[in-house]
Amino acid sequence: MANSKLYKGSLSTIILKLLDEGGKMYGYEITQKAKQLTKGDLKITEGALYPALHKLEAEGLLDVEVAKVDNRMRKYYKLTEQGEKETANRLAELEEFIRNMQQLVNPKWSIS
Amino acid sequence: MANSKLYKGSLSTIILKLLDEGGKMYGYEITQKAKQLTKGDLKITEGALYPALHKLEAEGLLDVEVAKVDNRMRKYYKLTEQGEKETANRLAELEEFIRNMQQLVNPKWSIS
DNA sequence: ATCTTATGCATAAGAAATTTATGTATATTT
DNA sequence: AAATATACATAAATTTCTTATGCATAAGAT
Repeated sequence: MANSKLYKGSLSTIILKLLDEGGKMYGYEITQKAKQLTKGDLKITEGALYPALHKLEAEGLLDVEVAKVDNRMRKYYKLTEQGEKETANRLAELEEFIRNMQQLVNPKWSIS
Repeated sequence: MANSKLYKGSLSTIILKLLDEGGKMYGYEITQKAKQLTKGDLKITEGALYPALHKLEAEGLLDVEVAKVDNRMRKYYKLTEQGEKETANRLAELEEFIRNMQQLVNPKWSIS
């Protein structure tokens, strides 16, 4: 993924959120959208992406639909009903996580 | 650590920042401070904490000083000069990470 | 024409970080 | 007296990701 290790553990949440927003996306598209949104900071590698997508599908959170565009294969993923519920949970956790990390960076304590 | 996997990869940065703020802390104290700052959300486990501290020490980012309080051992850690520099770098990365994740949660794109 | 880059999927070996389990020891609370 | 809190530590197993490799077509550069 990115040069920094901070993104570890957040990949599946990122994928879910992108699909929640984008409706229906294929793997390569997800990597490009992530790169774009983070101004090149987040480079999702294929070795991380595809196993993650397969796992989410196996967990019943994603549905897949194969298509052929310009003679090249694409696998479009979209959230299942269960996937939408899980995404809501994950986003709540993510927002809490962000609040916590911000509290850490910008603390109201000192020594105490 | 926490129930959510999001904190994965950010432990060493968290430790560095806590020491940057707290000046001198021992392991158990770090876990309590982290728990307090996140309202119980972030439970740093011992199996994660102590190896992380040893690694940071081995990397020259932390100095250790052993003390005995109430007949119990404490190992106080503090940032080395190099540790302070590294902390500044890590915090810059962390803030960029937070910005990126926020951009993800609260996107200005839709479909596009 | 040929080479490189981009698009698009996939998997496997290895590394890294963490969880879970276990161990030792003292102090405090119930 | 037993349970919880304090305080350290390590090892096995798991999870997650990186790096390496593989196949295939399209587009751009030399």
